[in-house]
Amino acid sequence: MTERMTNQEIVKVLKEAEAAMEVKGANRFRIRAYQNAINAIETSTFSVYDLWKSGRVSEIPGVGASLTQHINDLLKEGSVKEFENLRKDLPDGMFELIGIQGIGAKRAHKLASAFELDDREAALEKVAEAAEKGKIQDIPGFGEKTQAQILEAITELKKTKNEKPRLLWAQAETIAERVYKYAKELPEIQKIEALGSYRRKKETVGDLDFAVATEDPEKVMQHLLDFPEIVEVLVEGDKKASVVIGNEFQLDFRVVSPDQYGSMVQYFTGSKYHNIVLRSFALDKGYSLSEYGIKESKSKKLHEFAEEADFYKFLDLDIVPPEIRQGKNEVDLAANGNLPKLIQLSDIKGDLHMHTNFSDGTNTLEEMVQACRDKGYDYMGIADHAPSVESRGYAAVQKIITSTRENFNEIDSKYNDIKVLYGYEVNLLADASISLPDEFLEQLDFVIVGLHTAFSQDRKQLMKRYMTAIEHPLVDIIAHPTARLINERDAVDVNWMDLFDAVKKHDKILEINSYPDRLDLPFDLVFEARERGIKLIINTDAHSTGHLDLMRFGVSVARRGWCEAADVLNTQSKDAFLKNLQKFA
DNA sequence: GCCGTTTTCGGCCCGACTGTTTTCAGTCG
Repeated sequence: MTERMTNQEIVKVLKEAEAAMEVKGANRFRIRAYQNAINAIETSTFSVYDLWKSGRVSEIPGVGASLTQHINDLLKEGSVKEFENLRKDLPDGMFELIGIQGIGAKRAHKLASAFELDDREAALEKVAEAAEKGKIQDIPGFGEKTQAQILEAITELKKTKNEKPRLLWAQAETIAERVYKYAKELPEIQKIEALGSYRRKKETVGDLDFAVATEDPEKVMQHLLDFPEIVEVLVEGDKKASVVIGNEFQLDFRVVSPDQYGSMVQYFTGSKYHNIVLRSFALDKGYSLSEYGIKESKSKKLHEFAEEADFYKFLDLDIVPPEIRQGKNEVDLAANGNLPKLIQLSDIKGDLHMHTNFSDGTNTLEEMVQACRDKGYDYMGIADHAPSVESRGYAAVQKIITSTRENFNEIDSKYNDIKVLYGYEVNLLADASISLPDEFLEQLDFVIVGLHTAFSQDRKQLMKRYMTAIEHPLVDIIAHPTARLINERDAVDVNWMDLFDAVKKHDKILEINSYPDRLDLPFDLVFEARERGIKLIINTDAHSTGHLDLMRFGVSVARRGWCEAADVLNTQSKDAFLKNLQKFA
């Protein structure tokens, strides 16, 4: 058996096979099938390798018998014969060029053939050199402008290493707000909304897509292009424009008449895969969908929609919440009136992970309790980082716990509208032990454990650590389970299916952490955990009273994981909720 | 190559923009 391959590595192999097929003029639907599978793998936080090991590769949407076989060969033998044959007579260097802005498989092939780019390593450099010498414009199909663009794209690529910034959802929100504010200056802009992955509440947003309703597109487009933060205009037409703002972040605008705004909102919200499913569904009914409306296939009559809801209604569909427009089975469910009733922020009745100034929080216990009462919560739990026996000594820690216990009892009895629980967030140490002895854990109302160190251990040791927590009779909640920090630290390397099996068996609770750069569990793991009936809780991990507002981000993640209120413990009333904790069970 | 409440065969979303062309291919979303 070959070494474990990452999804990224598998995707690379599939992408190059797909590019080879494009160059060779393979059936375009076959190419599309590859693209679908590649996207499914790229957007999954599941390890394809893990799925393969448990014989579940074909469960990946878009992966059928043939691709299952290829992936099997790849993971078993390290290569796929069919792919090798496909690319045998193609210059290797072309694969290095794909992905440069404006270069797809065909242009990459033309370039690589023209300049005999057999060496991958040197390919990029050679093309840049050719562009500088003005040799690219001589290739048929290329011209002066394309040549200049390629040179610029390569220069840019070297600078940024192809890492286009994906902003945290919360960061994208601040940009959207600034655009809204600017748009308000022009009365001709009747409506404007940020759509795409932003409206679907994806945890990171690669660009912001705005639909704009107006009767005066020319004036509006000019106004939008005058947005002061713009540093570069990429595309500029009368219906559409793409621009780049100061932090290299891209904005797309689509301008449309108010009559057609609803269709544009639907189209631009996506996801691409939801729209493909929706359009297939409509085709069966004799309709063709586009951003301009719903066209009757026979008569070509176009129905227009000012409101998105009417667009779905016309197709006899319940309106699908943006968060689950994922191209799964949401369209079928919408047709049958079976869409999940997704959890809402107003369903939340408590929060069990917050810090005070006892550890690294900024507010006092009393202040946190007041803030939770202001939110109307029925229960709350403080989970400060546990005091260390190593540094303080055993007796001192016992003293702290005794006096803290008294404080909690006092404040809990002071208010009869909220239950205040005393817990700690304890560390799951590198040696697979827990950072606080059992006799201390026993004195708490609840126990959260989390990984805070040694994230890059091998999966065997990581799993050993997690099993310590999962099998521990005093542990209630596993905090931020993947320990990822978005854009900073990858999720730890664990076989999530094995871990979920164990969590389910031992009836532990998994946290959905609402911190904008954690959002952990990630939504697709939430989806899987929920399907397995694993208990979930949405916590803020608040380090100040203001952080309690982060709850909405965690709720978004739960919604993207198709959670209803019943799937999340802290939507339950106080009495029902407490039964989920070891101490009150 | 994938997929299935009319189907295991026969379909497969739809359009904008650019650059290079004299009507369209390539790329992108």
